[in-house]
Amino acid sequence: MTPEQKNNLIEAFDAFLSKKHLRHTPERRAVLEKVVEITGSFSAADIHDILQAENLTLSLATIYSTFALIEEFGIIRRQDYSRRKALYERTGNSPKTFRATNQCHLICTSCGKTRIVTDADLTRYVAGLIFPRFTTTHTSINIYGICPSCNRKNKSKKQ
Amino acid sequence: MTPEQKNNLIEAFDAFLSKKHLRHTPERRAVLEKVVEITGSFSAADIHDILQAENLTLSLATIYSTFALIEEFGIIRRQDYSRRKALYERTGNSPKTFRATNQCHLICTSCGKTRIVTDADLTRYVAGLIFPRFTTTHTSINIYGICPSCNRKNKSKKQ
DNA sequence: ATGTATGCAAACCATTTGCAATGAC
DNA sequence: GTCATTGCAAATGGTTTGCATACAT
Repeated sequence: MTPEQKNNLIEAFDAFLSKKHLRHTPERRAVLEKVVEITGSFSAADIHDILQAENLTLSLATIYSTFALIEEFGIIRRQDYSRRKALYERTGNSPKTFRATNQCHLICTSCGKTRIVTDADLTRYVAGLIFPRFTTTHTSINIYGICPSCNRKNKSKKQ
Repeated sequence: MTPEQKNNLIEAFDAFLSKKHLRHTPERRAVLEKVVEITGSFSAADIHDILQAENLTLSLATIYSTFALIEEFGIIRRQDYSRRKALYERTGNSPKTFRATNQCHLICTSCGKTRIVTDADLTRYVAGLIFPRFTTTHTSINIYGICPSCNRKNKSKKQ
């Protein structure tokens, strides 16, 4: 994301808060900034740790409520593909591209790590699927298996 | 599933237990039968309730451990597409078709209900995807939105 | 001054685990 | 008789909730 896109997002989020008569707090600003900077998927704990490393400790409750706000704003989406914890991911660089993204995930069943990949054909195909009387909001394609790192570990174990 | 397929499965599971020197208990048999009869996805609580309605009360711990066994046997798969509870679904009518199935799910974000649908082209395409050094075991395509029933409810609310 | 946002601690709840009793072999 | 399996109850752990305090407006 370019610095300009980042600034636009921060301004747009400010406007979003104002429009909804919600307060502009340092906590909300801090979470938004980290969410905008991060690459790939992230959990509440991830953002908590990142902020803590900068000596800014927010409660997890605040982080969750801010995530909900940012999701409503329209640039992240909560993904529940592991029962253990919820992961969030950015769905575009502006609220306007929210609906356009249909992420595809590689999920390692050994270590739990996920990687977001894109396959234009697949995304287009899935976005085009229509089911009678079912109103699609978004899709998530999940590919489970063993990641390169765990594959290596398993190989060295066997030797 | 035909009665014949059902019997074949029960026999095959018996053989699976014997081969692994595991015990043939009434609990395991009961869970397997219900899992084989059920249509669509199911939770541990679902099977618990079904058995209880027949005056056979198993502990949830036993149901979970039997699910794990049946998953290893190869005819169900645990799906974690809701953070609240795990759903299992049959992946074929015999252990041999286990790998062939790559389910596609319609998930209602309003009521949580899921429906399994299949799209041959999509299944084939996704099964053909290859990622370097990532060993794919299975895939899950999830389509989120509002189901017909919830759509109707929303509509009548607005009137 | 007002009332929303935060942080703490407790609650939540499906699933897992430890352990004593049961029962398949 | 052995030892795997069951069932109970307690533990788990990410997320949510209730409430007192802090602070944006």
